Amino acid sequence: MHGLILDNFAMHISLNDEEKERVLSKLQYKEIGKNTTLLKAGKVCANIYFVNKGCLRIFHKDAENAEHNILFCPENWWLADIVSFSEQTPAFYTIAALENTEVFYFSYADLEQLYVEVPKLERFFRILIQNGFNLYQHRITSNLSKPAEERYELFRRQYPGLEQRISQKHIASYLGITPVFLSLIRKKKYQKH
Amino acid sequence: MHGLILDNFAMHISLNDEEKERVLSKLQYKEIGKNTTLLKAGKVCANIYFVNKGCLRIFHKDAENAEHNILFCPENWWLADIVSFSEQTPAFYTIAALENTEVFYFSYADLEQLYVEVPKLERFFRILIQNGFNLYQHRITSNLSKPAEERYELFRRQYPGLEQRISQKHIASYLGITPVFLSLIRKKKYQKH
DNA sequence: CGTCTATTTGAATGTACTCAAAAGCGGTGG
DNA sequence: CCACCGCTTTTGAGTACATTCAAATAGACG
Repeated sequence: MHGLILDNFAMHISLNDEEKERVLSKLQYKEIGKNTTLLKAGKVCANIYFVNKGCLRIFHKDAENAEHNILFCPENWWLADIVSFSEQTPAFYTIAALENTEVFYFSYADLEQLYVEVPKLERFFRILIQNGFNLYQHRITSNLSKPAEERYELFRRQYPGLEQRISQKHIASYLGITPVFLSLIRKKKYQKH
Repeated sequence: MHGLILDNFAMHISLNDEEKERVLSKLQYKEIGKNTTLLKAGKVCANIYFVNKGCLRIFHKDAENAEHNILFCPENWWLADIVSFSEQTPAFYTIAALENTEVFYFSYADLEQLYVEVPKLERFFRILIQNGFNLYQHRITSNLSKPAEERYELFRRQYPGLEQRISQKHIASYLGITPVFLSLIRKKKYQKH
């Protein structure tokens, strides 16, 4: 049941049985149907989620009502509108499901209490944010320096197998190009082989 | 002498006199001449810096030797190659001075010791990274959704006064456009008024 | 099977780039 | 103090990358 998430904690910190117990006691579970919204921009992000199965996306809806995917979160990803969650203020981003998805999550209050009971978690989540910071920094770097075609390749390498699971329009939005143009890139690519 | 940096700490945590004493005892000072490199990609980022005066930039040099500025750091900014610093591994980014610059800094070992002596600092730097994460997230969002002209406006609002201090080629690099194109944008802008 | 949405294709357009030349500006040395 | 050098910015012409709009095709789902 909790295999994936315990392995995930183990990547950065080691918890003894008692600590595992405490952590799991606060853990909640939820299923989100495909295309359902988990967090809507403007609401406070009440929980921090771990994806056990399926795939979520974080996106921004701009003034023209266009959606821009800033992150895909398949199995093993943690996600929240970080600022909204940690400051309990209205969210800027929306979170929705691309597939039927299972998540585990902590509420804000429970996580605060866990930080006291299991201080190692502070370290865990600090590393998590640091990794996210790093991911975004590299993403900005490649957005600045690389054409769409290479960014598409990068996406394929960073999310192995995900391309088969989600629609091209979402990938295009993530890359910052139109679905039409992504279609052209792919056509060009496959004609070469 | 230490006014700016103490105020900066005070934005997120409150330190008593003894804690201030401990923190300041580890603080080092350095001046970096204009166009001098402070950290070179490939070297380990030994310190985390606070800009007291002047302006630094973090950039990436790509395969074609082109430079891409990912962040400007004028007065009051903290900076490091975060991953390189916190894991003591070779840096991906380079840090250099755009003006004659004064920095305060902590070495890795000193900061680790300070975390033990003044645990509040863990919180301070966690918030700092979180703010950085947030900044980058919004930057990606606007890169995806906004044309160069609007990104330029955003830059001007986010770094008030900085435009007058650094060259257009660096701003262009930050925005992900060529200096030539930035020149056109500005021309168009000022013709309207 | 029919409806709705996603993808492909094509044509016309716009955004941003390269290359090249000229003008501006800043620092250095005579 | 000014003349010169190197670097940055501007300007213009031609080009490439990416978009919009529209229509046709393909896929997904009840």
